[in-house]
Amino acid sequence: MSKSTPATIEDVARLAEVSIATVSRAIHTPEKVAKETRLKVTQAIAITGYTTNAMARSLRLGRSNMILVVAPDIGDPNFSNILIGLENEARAHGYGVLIGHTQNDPQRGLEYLKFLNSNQAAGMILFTGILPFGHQTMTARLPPSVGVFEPVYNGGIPYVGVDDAAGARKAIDLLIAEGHRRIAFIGESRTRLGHARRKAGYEDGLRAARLELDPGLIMPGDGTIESGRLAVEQLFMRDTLPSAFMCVNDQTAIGVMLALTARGYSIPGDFSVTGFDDVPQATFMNPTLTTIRQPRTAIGKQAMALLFKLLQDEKPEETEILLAPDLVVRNSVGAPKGRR
Amino acid sequence: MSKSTPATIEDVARLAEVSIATVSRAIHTPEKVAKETRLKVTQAIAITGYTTNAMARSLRLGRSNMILVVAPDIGDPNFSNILIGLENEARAHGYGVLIGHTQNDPQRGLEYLKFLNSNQAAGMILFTGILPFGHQTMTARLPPSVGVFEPVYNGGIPYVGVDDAAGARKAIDLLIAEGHRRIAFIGESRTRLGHARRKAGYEDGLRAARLELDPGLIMPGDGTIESGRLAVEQLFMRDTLPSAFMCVNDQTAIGVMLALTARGYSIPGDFSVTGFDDVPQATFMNPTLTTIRQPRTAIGKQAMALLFKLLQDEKPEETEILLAPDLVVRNSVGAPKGRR
DNA sequence: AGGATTGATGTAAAGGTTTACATTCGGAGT
DNA sequence: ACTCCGAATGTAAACCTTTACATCAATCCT
Repeated sequence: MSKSTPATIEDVARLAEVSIATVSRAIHTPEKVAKETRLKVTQAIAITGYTTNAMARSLRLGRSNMILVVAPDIGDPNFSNILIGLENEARAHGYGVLIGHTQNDPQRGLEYLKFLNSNQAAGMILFTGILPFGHQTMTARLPPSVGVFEPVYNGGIPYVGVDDAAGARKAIDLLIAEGHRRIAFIGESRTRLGHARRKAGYEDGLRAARLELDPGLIMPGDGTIESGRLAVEQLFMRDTLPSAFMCVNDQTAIGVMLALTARGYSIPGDFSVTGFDDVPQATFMNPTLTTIRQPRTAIGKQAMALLFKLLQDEKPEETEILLAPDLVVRNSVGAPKGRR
Repeated sequence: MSKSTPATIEDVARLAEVSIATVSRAIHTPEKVAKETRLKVTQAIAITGYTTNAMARSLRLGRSNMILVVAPDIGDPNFSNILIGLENEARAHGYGVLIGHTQNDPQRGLEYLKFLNSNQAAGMILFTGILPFGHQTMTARLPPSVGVFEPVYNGGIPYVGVDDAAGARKAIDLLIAEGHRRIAFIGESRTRLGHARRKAGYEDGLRAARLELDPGLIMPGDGTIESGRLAVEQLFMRDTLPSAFMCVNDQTAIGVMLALTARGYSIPGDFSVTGFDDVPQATFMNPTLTTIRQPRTAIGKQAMALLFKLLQDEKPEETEILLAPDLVVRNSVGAPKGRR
């Protein structure tokens, strides 16, 4: 049991007095090898401490048993729970998960493209709305891939995520039910498809209630705390204010709440606020944030399950799996001021 | 430029009308190949879109150009910034970084051990205070490794992190300077070495000021928000209260602040609170949290630099690199109540 | 009893690289 | 003119697996 060099299949074969082919078979197709031989091999493996060299295995097989999860920002509060769902499902299939962090840097994306090209990963989960490989994206040979959390723009990659429009609809319906008539939408985005869908849900809700759709109440934003803050400042520079802020995500909502509190307003006394995602922080705000919960681990689980379907060459019936979002009522929503 | 199969070195060789050895040399030791040959090869590479198969390369070389970063919880707010430091430095050396997420599950740790054993990573960064390989930890053949953020218990692994004792000392000194005499320490831990050092800094500070060290003011905790909350509840059940809460980390401090606010107390009017780490959330609390800043990207950078020293067989002079922490004064600390 | 079938095992190739060693060739030194 | 040297390139082995094919012995069928 020398520690200097890992035991190879040959060491095991020698010790068990069989050929390397038999060892390999004993591991992968045990029913094809005689019971006593199998036993000898098992013992030899235990003694040598052999573990198969995944590198050689993958080289031979032309595919590995790792799945690459590519994320632009692993600090995203949504990421870790989705990842857990991904990992658990991958594990159930005997696969491992590795995380690639791109920081939105195409150079970095390219490194992972290389990683994929040399078969170091059998498949890919994309945590980003855009293929992160810069201009090489067009010509890239990609392994089976599934987008998650954010629909992927380029290249018909199937997607698993929450039903953004339905979730947004739940938020807007709540605000309308509370009596709000002027409701701002904070965080409009042209580039993020998921956020666009949330805005569509907002508009649908207004239309369904026959409320005016005031473009002056729609503020752009990139989903950061800072963008939420900024939107509030800009709205206050205008003459007409909303009574409620429906935010494209929780981060934005946090920014909005901070800005409102900083100006001395009370929530939900003066203004109501809703978020989207239900990040852990939503519980720790003051007041706690009413928001839409993403079924994060479920998303991860289903995305990985879909990826394995793709790996087995099954063309998936649907290209998009949308999971139902839940409304989480906390303390940031109340009746509008005049209506008290 | 068929997309079906990645180009191999042989494709390049054929196109450039040289042998595969020459291609390999043109890539790795260009000075050993004639200028015109080099040109032909470069062009052939461009035409075929060849990228070297890292799998085969690593198999041959017995080492890869990937570094594995093992973390029990990638949701830790400290993680992402340290990771950025790690990644940038790795990149400067031509290495890539992969993240392994163990969820504190030894089974999962074992998967990464396999990964390491088959040379899929040249080195390892540990984001955890303990080797995550369960009982196999003892016999594990490990590649060069460096601990980060939390000193590693088992097996003399070098460590790069903040100077916990010095940081804690800055916090306690601030509280004492403000006039506090009864200062609780929230989050005592026997198992987490870094946290133990923070407590040591707390004790040193008290001693230096010739203040009584009341064991009743030291509360255990595991560094979670919940543990901070709990500690406050327990302290309130006793008769004597502190005027300030020095918390082992920001998460704990957040829990403490939530519990105090829930009971209707004002911070820092009724009680002062300090944290440790300076996580992003510290800015968004109400009041904003006075804390000790970890130089996170610097830690990552230095840890990776140290790892590369190890990879080059240089025995590192020191086994522990401690970086200086900074006190970040915000609004959660004031004079004690009686002293107003 | 003889041929066919089955089950267990072994042999060897293949996967894409790197590199020690061998080969070739031109030119310098005598 | 011959030897020797160095530069440039080629040949082939090695890294560790998996697996198609070959081999062999034992069992079955008629």
